Amino acid sequence: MSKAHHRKKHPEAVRQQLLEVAAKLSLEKGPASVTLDAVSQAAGVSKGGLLHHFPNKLSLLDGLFADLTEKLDRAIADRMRDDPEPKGRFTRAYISVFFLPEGIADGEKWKVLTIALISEPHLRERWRQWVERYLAENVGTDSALDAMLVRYAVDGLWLADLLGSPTMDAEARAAMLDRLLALTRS
Amino acid sequence: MSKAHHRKKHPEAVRQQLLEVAAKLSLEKGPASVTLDAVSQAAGVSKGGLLHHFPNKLSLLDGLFADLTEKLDRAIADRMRDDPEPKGRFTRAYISVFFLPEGIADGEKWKVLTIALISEPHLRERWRQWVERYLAENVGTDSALDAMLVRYAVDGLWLADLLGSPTMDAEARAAMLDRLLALTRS
DNA sequence: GACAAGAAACCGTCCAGACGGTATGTTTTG
DNA sequence: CAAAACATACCGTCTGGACGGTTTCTTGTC
Repeated sequence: MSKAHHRKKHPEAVRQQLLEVAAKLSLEKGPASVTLDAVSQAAGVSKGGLLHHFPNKLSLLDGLFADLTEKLDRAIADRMRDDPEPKGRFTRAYISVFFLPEGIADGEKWKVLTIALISEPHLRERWRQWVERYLAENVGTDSALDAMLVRYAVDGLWLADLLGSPTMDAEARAAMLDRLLALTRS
Repeated sequence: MSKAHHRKKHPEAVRQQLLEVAAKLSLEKGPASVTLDAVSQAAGVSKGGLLHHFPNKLSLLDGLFADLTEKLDRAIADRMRDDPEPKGRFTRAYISVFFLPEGIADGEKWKVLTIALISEPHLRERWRQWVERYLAENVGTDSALDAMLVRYAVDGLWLADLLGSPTMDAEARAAMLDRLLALTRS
């Protein structure tokens, strides 16, 4: 009988740990490596323990999705609150969160969302709804053609970074940032 | 004993069929559903037959990657040949191939490339090299800030389409196309 | 504050099916 | 007939998940 059985119980911490491990695994070794065995072991919990928090694998992925989008919502809301100019406000927050390396704590983890999103057809619908909500909330201030273009470009940058495509140097990134921000006001 | 064993042999056709089925499966049911059993069965070939053409699973994915990028190369080369203006030529070909629905035959299949790319860490390196080569070949004509921005935006559009995010209507798409093309000349 | 008692948080084992791959046959083609 | 193009049978491993047990936490009662 292992010691783990007798340790102090911190259900919330364990749950969080499981999600973080799942994210890390997916990012580093591909989504196929996210197995119940691998996740539970890397999190220092038995498989039974994992299945206690998430009754099946899908609910683990759902939990990951919910966890990430929740933090994402907060990060975007923070940026929008500090932006006095209405026009393009959401788009600038979008840039700030996704393009800047320090835009969000542990940016690496967000890549996982994309990976999981693309791999799991089931999660695509959730993502669609998430995007739709933001678009609807900010129609008027952020529905200009150039605003859309900027957000798509940020997505593209994001994807390039995710795939490890040759990235820009710091100077080019700074210039790109200026250009993107300028386009949100045009 | 099945009929398939006795049919006329068209190795090249079977090979192509296997690749197409693998692509279709990955797109429709996620990359996890691309198994040797599923692919061979859907292609009307036994697993042994599949393994004759592709000695292991990785080589099947490699074959898919090679097949897709090859067609991609041709499509881009075609577009570039018909474009008289040097500046931004590659970027316009890029737009034409990836943004226009009729840009490439069976555009659906290209989504698979992205999915496989993201799912299989092994293929990311190949993709990196592919991108790097094109960037190096077209440095000078397509390395302007706005050209990069346009290509990233196209990638973003591509990703949105892949994820099934709410898409633009025909009118907005046309306006977006004009804007993108204009930016390649600025 | 003691204490029973149920709920919550785990653990370890087992299993059926799926998966990638091998080994060996059979048929067709050149 | 040799080699290519298939098919069939089978194996070891991994995976998701079910299950029953054990320990800790919480809550109500006195």
